[in-house]
Amino acid sequence: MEYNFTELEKKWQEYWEQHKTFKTVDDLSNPKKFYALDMFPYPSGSGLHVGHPEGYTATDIVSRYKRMNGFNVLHPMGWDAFGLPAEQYAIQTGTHPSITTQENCDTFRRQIKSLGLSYDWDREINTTDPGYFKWTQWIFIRLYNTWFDKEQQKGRPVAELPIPADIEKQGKMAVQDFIDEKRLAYYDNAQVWWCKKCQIVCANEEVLNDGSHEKCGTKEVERKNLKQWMLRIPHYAERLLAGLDTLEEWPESVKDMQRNWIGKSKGAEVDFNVEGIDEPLRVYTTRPDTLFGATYMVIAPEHPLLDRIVTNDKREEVDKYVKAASLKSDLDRTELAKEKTGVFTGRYAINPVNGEKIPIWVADYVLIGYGTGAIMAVPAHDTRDFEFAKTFGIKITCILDPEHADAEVRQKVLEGNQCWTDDGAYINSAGSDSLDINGMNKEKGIQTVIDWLEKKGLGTGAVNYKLRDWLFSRQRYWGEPFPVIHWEDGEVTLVPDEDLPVRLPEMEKFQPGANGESPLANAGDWLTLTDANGRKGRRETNTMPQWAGSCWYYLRYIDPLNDKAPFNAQKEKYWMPVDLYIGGAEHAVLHLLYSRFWHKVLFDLGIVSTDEPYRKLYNQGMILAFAYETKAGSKVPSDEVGERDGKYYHKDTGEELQQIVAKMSKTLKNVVNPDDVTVKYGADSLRLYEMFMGPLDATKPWTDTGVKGVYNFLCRVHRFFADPNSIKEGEEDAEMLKTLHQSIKKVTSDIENLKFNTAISQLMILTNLAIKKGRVSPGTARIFAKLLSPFAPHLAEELWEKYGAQKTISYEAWPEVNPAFLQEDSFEYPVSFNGKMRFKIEFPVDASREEIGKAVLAHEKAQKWIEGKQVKKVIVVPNKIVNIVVG
RNA sequence: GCCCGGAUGGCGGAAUUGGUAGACGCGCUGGACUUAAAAUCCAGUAAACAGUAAUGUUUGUGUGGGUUCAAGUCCCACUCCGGGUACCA
Repeated sequence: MEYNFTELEKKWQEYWEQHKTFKTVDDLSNPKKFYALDMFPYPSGSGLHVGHPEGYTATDIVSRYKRMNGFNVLHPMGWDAFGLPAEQYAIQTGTHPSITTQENCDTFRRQIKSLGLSYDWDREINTTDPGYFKWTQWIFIRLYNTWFDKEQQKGRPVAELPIPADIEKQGKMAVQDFIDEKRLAYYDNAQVWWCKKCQIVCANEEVLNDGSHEKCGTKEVERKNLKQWMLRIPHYAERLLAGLDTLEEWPESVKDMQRNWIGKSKGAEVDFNVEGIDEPLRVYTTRPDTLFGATYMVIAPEHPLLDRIVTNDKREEVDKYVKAASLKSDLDRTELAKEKTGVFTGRYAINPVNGEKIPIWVADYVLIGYGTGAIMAVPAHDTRDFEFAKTFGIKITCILDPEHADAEVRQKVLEGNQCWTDDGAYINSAGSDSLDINGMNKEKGIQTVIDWLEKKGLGTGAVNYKLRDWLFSRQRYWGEPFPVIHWEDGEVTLVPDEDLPVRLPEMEKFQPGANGESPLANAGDWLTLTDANGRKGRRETNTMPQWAGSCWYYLRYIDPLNDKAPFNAQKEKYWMPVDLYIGGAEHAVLHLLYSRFWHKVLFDLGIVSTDEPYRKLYNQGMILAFAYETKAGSKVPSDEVGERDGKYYHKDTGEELQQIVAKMSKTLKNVVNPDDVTVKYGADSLRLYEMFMGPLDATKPWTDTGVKGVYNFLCRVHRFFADPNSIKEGEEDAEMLKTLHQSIKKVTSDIENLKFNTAISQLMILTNLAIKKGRVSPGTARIFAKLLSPFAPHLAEELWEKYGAQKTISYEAWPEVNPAFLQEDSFEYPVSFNGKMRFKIEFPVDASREEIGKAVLAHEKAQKWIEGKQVKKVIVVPNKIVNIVVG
């Protein structure tokens, strides 16, 4: 009797499909619910990768386990199907993106179904479906119509926005402008990244550090000014930060990354008077305590006051510098970070704490987009300022004595020859005007100076965030259209809810429009419209970025076919929050931050019932593959590599190669296709192997022999547990009962903790013992089948059927541990001398410490270690260890 | 530079949270079955030394220190690898 996985898996997949085994019923009366969510994939043309099934199998195991524990489980799958590749393909071939998308989704669905994942396919969603993006547009309208009330720290409808009397007085336009400035979504000129190759605007975060576009890899990325939709996510910075503290079941690393991304800093804004100009220059600093060490100021080249600050004799030089800076991207600026550049403006400011005259420079190491776009420079205590001052020979005044640093360093710092950013005691920090922080430490100094500034009206405590407004539009065809109309008189209106969705026009050519316009700019009929009064309007031609659809998809699964609302409120209240969310760490910041932001807005508007969408988050690790390289470090494609005696060599040259671990890639020819694995070993083996490789969150290399190992295990399981000759009535012995119940205990807790690798090893131990015993009782076999079922569901169903069941194992009660079988009456104590284990002696579990100590010392084996020495101490830890200290 | 995470046999990885290091799997070695091979089954497998052998001794969780009766686990310093971020004042 062979383990014919092909037939067996087909049989059960058909059974599940026919019986709708995993259809989720909205039984809102069951208090036990579990929402297990996978990060839905972008259905690319290359099909499923072995990385996909890793997370999917993990949530599937938990889903199956929860069902068997009486939970009402929501476990859905869908497609994040808007995106560039389909559009690029359309530009090249003329094939409509919807056709490509459809085909890719079909491939993905087929592949995913072949893995035996227990999704409720009736809830499948697709972000490109008008029935779906109708509600994405609907949410956009909500964002547009919401403002953030700082006092209440809450988003509220713009209808509730109080309009100041002086604005009201200025008329309707002023009121409109005032409201527009408060909306969470707004339309404005924005300097954006423009990828020449993709002909697309990219968000800041899509441009990598090396200046390349993350999607296409070219470095042809430049700045461009375009009218763009932006979302005011920084308004929610504080809420997004505070929310992180409530997410106890998120990895700390992800929370840290989000905190860093939001980048909150506390400090002060300080006004510096400028000689000969009536307007003060305001700076933001996190170190107001170092004001006494400020020996110059720097303003960004784009600073609005620059023009007035520059003196005539310096104008030419400054203009030249500003122009050069404007041609540089932010990236060039940072790339040249090693060498700081800048020009003296010719004018001086007055340091408010000591009245000193300090020069104002313009330099591009100060960014217009952060803080006030101007800084006070304290070269003695800020590394960037130090470098700049050194380069241009500006005065460096040490005001913080590094008391506890070593003498040499301290001396250099005091002389202004080294920068010191840590704590110390202030020196030279007393002004004529009642401010004296000499001798204080950093923390106290900062507070004292802020208090003084506020009292004097020279500045205030201030908070800044790195988080910027979210550029929310793309010049693309294959994305959600904005429900927006621009009228010829300049008014912007949103399409009313009842007219949603705004569909994409049918088009034949998908080339971008001129000057960075979306292809939609060429969509004749669709583009223009006329209102009842004959006013002409033009639809928004930008589309939403790919993030949009994934910001709220978890909500749509709750009620995917609803055409009256994005979802039913009762159902939302029942299913939310998501109990387990598994996906790649690459989404640690952007997707998860964006979707938390949307969720919080929806929460503030009363549309969803929870403040945070995802209760437990887990990142699966990446699956890598072995690759080979020469001593010189050049990579060799896997098909050119031979193996001999555990060593690797180049088939052609014979050169010995080193095995390394690398990402799967076409060039290295080490890509593993899940379909091939399924054909060769079956879906259960693929699932099992991916879970057995190592901890779920670790990055680990794929090995074919590893798959074979778990395949062999399943063969053994099948050979033994599917054979009626090995399942016979009769008592189990104590060893079997103990292992069985240990297995129930371990598999249960391991699933709860997502430690699938050790759960599987326990199933192997149990199987090995059963085979050794030669027979098990039907009861034991049934428990085994249940324990196996979340991991290898096809085989488990098959066994279950063989054991006489009429229906699926999926809803059978999960086995319970009987602690009686785990209890031992004796424990074999490891006995160590001076911490080294020497031998073992068995004692009853309830033996007293004294008893054990005495017996051990009297034991013949102990004599060898005691002989000629003095017993100094006897440590007995009940049911753990005995340690005897001799000397 | 800064913030996280990691380092355990030939390999992937276990280790009840301070208590027998190396579970389970791969690989390898030997044996059984076979005309033979594959498959399967059984046994062995951290290293070094001693012994015909059972066995014994020593060393051993990236490096160096420390705490402790006892450290893979805790503390300090460092090395290397991976991820994030980077003129954010």
